[in-house]
Amino acid sequence: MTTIQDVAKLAGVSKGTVSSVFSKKRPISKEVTERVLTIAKELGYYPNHVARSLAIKKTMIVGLRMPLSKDSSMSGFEIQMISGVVKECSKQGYRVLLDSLPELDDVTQFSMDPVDGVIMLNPRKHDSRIARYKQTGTPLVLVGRPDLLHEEISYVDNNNKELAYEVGQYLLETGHTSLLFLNAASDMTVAQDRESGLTEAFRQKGLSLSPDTVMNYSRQHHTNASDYGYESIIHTYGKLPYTAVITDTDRVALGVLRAARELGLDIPDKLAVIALSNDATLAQETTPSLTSVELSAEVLGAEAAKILLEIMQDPTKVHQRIVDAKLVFRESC
Amino acid sequence: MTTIQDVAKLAGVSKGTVSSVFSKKRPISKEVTERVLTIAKELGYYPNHVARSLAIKKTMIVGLRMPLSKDSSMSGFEIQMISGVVKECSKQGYRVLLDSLPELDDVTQFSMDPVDGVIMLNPRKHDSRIARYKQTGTPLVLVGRPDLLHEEISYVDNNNKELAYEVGQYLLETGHTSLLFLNAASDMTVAQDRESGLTEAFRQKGLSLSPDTVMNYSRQHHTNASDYGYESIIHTYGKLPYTAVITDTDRVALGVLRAARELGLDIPDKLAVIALSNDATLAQETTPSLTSVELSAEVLGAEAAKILLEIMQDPTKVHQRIVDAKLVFRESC
DNA sequence: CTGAAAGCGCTTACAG
DNA sequence: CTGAAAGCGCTTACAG
Repeated sequence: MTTIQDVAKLAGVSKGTVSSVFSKKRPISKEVTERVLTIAKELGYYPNHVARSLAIKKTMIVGLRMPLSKDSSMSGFEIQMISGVVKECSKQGYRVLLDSLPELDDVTQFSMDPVDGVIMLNPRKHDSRIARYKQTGTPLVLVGRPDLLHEEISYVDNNNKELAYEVGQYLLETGHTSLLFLNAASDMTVAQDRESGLTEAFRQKGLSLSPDTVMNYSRQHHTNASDYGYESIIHTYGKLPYTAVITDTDRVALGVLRAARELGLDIPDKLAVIALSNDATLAQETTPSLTSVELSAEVLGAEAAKILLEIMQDPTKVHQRIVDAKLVFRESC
Repeated sequence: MTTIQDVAKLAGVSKGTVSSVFSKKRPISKEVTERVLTIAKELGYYPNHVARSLAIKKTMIVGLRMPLSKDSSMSGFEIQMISGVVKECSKQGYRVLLDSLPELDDVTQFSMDPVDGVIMLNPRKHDSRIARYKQTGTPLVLVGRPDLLHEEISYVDNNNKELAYEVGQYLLETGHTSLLFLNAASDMTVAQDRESGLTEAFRQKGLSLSPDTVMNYSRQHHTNASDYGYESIIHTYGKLPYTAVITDTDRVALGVLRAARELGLDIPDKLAVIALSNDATLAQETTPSLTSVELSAEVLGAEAAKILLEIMQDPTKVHQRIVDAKLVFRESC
């Protein structure tokens, strides 16, 4: 590998001069600049990023830590999140280091990563790494509802509760006093947030959300998201008096549409359908197109990145931002 | 930031000793080890990855370069690819640096990235970076058909031509001598590969693939993938005598299914449908479920990572591997 | 406009 | 088992 030293020697100048030619941090005469550049090209010299980082104590890299279960791939949400982070970072000249290495509790293994800041996905409660980042002064932004103990930590999250509330309110006002809610798996915080938002909407109308109209996705019972939607309708339609169904994702709604078609139910006349997220960005591609919440995991990621980059400028700042996902009305309701 | 020096001083040992305690590269007495670890913990010391990388000339990071168009997000394919790369790398203790910074033709800006090797997505022809990587001796693996000039470069790709050939052969043998091919955009190499594979299948049966039965996706003419499928059927059914349709992706097939439903065409009896890729992993969630090629972008990514990690061990190696995607038969044909 | 030298925080022969 | 010192390839005051 050719180094700055090699170039300096051949060009008959000092390392500092070569450095300046590349960094442009101090003016170098045109003549010398050209000579250095020519030699550099001849030698195939490119500045060493690592050495530079050590010297200036900056890497221009943002770390993105995410749990990667060994078998499962990334979810649509995670993926869009990443996309948002990457876009925003590259816009500001930063790169993204994907870090899904298994967590090592062995302190010996934890190193100060080559990053200027970190975005953490789905932090577990009492995650030991959060404390470590604080300790080392590494700027940190969480995506998702943070541990309650860390009030002083920056994070972004969706307004899940409010969204469910809004959807509930809309349906109630348009006369759908009885509905079916195909929620996410019960152990997800987002499922809880949504149920409580929906419950609130009912309460405000002097009604109550019947527990047997709220289902939860379960890996054991459903082969895939679409089937979850399909089966749920097939098994309950006629038995429960709902006129609208709220689904966890667009995929679930795909199954609901299928069941409706099979049962000859016109959508939205006989059955209104609203998806609480649009993971696979199918909402526009179904027939009829789907009213859905555009969760914009991507916006969430971009927002997290923006906040992180701000914090990196001024580490005393703490930003806690709720990203308003928006309900987009389409043909299904 | 506390450094190895701080720890050494307080523990009353040399930097080398502290280093050894953490790296375990040479034996340190139990007593000293404990003392150092205690001090390190007290001080919140974690080894600096950048400094370490400079010293050992390794970063344990793999670079993943991909073109990121400014507005568009990552495609399903890219995403699955990334997922595959990340999984394989983390399995072997490597991290992944996502690099979607705009390409700078300015040599001044190109730096030796903090990576031990690079995976490059969708390399353009005559990509100047390929030459640079060669020049600097950075191990490189391409995903996608490489520039013909670089025969000595490692890469992975799908057997796109063969897949199309297989699909064509299957349809011809089951009596579908006339079909509609909703191919990808014409400027993509994959579109060319597929068309040539399909053409070959026809030729072998003594038939020829009529040009007007091959369509290409176009951003200008189609609002989205599903519509591309829908419109194409609506506009051509009855005019062209096809009994089967081959689509670029599962999304396109979604539109085809919709059109078929509208036209009252039974699938697969009146119309067989096969998707050449399953980007959004919808194939199982449609009705009827979709016969599709499981492109396994994820396998492609994992394979690329494996090869890269091998090459990094022995830079003289060159691996060129074709990942066989497989045709999965479901209800739509 | 340019050079000499110290420094960034580690690792690693070499010596003991 | 441990230390002193050189080295990894840059950057950056300081001096001129």
